[in-house]
Amino acid sequence: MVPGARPTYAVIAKTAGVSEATVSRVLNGDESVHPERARRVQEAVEKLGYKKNRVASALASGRTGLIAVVIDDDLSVFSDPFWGTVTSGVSRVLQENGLHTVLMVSPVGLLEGGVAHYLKSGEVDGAIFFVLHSDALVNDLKKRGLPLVITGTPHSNADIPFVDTDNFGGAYTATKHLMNQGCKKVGIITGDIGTTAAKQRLDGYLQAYRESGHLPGKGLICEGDYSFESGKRHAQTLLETQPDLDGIFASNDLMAMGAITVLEAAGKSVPGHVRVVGFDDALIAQTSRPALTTIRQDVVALGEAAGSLIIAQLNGEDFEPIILPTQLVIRESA
Amino acid sequence: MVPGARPTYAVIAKTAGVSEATVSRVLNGDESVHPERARRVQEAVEKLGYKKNRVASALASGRTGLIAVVIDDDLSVFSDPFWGTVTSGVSRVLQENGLHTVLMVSPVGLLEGGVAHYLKSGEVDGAIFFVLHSDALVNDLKKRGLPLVITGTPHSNADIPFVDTDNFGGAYTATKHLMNQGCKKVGIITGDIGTTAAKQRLDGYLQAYRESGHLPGKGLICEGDYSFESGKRHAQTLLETQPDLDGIFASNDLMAMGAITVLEAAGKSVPGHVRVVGFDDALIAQTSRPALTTIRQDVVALGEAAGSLIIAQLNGEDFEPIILPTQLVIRESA
DNA sequence: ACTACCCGCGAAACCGCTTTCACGGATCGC
DNA sequence: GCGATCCGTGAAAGCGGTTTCGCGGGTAGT
Repeated sequence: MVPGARPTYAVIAKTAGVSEATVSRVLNGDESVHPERARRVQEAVEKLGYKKNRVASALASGRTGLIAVVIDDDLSVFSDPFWGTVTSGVSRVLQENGLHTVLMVSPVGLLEGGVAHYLKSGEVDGAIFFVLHSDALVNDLKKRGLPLVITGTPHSNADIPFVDTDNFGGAYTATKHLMNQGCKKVGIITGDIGTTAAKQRLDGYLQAYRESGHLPGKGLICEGDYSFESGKRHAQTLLETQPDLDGIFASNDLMAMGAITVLEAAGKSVPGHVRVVGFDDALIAQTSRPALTTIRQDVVALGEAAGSLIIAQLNGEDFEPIILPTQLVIRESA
Repeated sequence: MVPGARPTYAVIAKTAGVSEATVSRVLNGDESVHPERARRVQEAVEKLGYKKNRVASALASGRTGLIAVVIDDDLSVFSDPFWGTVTSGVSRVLQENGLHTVLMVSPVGLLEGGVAHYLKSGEVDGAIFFVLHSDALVNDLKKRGLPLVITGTPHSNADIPFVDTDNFGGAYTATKHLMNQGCKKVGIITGDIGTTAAKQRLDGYLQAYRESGHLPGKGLICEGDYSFESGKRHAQTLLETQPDLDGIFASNDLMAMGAITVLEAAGKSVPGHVRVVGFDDALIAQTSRPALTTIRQDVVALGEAAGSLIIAQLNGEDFEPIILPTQLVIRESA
């Protein structure tokens, strides 16, 4: 908007017969201003339709009121309802604290990439990261003093504030459940193993296997990318290479649904021939047929936890990492 | 970040032996600067790790590089995968043009509400609106010169730039399809009738009914809110009040799935007893059983179209409203 | 009545960029 | 050789707030 298009403090000050500093004091709730002057300022604001310029305020105060929500992936991730849900959890907490969400969905890449440049530009007061493949940027930003939270356990630096779900426990429970139902050959379709969550889910699956007295063959472990298509693709691979396959643990519901789609198209009934368990408990899990047995995580709460940790840092308060529990939801597919 | 924590133009200028204006010219690509001076500036930037302060630049230039994406609803909307998908379309186009997305999910409310205040604060260069219940704020912002786009046909002001899907045509096709399959008593579960999209879908349904020679009873028209739960609730109502019900057109896939859940729980098979059609063609439509017959809209393209219209306005280019087609996707439920 | 202290308020500096306008040197034309 | 014009560059104003520091008036204590 062009200069003069909307009133500034100068105009309000002139109208109210005070200085600009007084206008600033009044509008920022400084109680030391004489009530009569304060009243005149408020009248002028009302009369002239004044709106504070947040950009100028940000420059002067060093605070923008913006928090970046960074998803280290490409935009296709939004086909997974997980992202909308977790983003809504984050947004709710930020909005309640008068903050706004800048959404960045892009490979985080190098320390000199687009996301890195943006986060160092002073336009956001903090950042919340999802799906991190490396702690490098996060470590760099932390050194620069930017408040931040990652969702998922840090790769290397335990100093990084984080929130997570009990990935290991959930995967372990899912695999145990399949084994308890008589499955002998349980495959896994993981997420991107570059992320700690995917690795922890793999570890939970391996631990359950270990406890059964043996380990899965290499061919039972497929690296997906959390997409429906990768679930389909890897289920196809498992069908073709593992004739005795009788169970699949997919690291999210979308891949589980992809797997079920391929299994049933191939004449393998679920759960008759192959039992399937997912992770998330998205709506798709309950409306599919067979309804999906899955590991439920509270995705809204995960987002809210992340939002709460960033707020605590902005307020200079203490905080602890938060790890949310998971629970097995038994439906038809296992 | 505190003053002195990171280098400014003053430091770069001193190191390079030029003025701050020259530093600004070089970093903003002004070719008139002598190459040798430009080289010295770039060296200083590299050596000192300079990052431009976007807040200061925004104040000086009047451009922040931020676009608000405003959803006139509460955060529970994100349980509908539509929102993640359309937001990803918008974000992709904005990111390609060097812009960032500020996500605001909140009832838009009055001209003096939180959303209104924010949008008038100068922190965003434009706004894209979803699910508008009133054009009042949009009209006010347009008068103030804020570039904006709404998704959905404007309530009253044809001057407002908008993108939309062919809601009327899609709903008409859905209802026609049900009737062509022999349905005599077709109910509709609408979205929030305060939005033009929901109203257009209702109108499409009514037009198909009109062409069949009669109109639906009042009891066949239920106002939902696009949520799974409201689909369940209204299907229950239709079952209880319309004994001859043999078809349902739900205005989105979530409500359709909700309806199917209730119908089957009540022993009414789909499509045996009651045929169901949805709208959107989300993944849930293809993975449910019965797989959902639905009206497909290209949600990513809708988001991209909105992004393109805001970019055109920012660049001072001409543009036309964009209305995307729909198509019937026949699966098992009808 | 005088001195010391307190407090509300205003002028102006500052935040860190962008952009304007003026200056001086170089170049070109007569 | 001189005058006119052009262009690269720097000083500083401006964008619109926040905050600091000093001033003057009022009050309290001796």
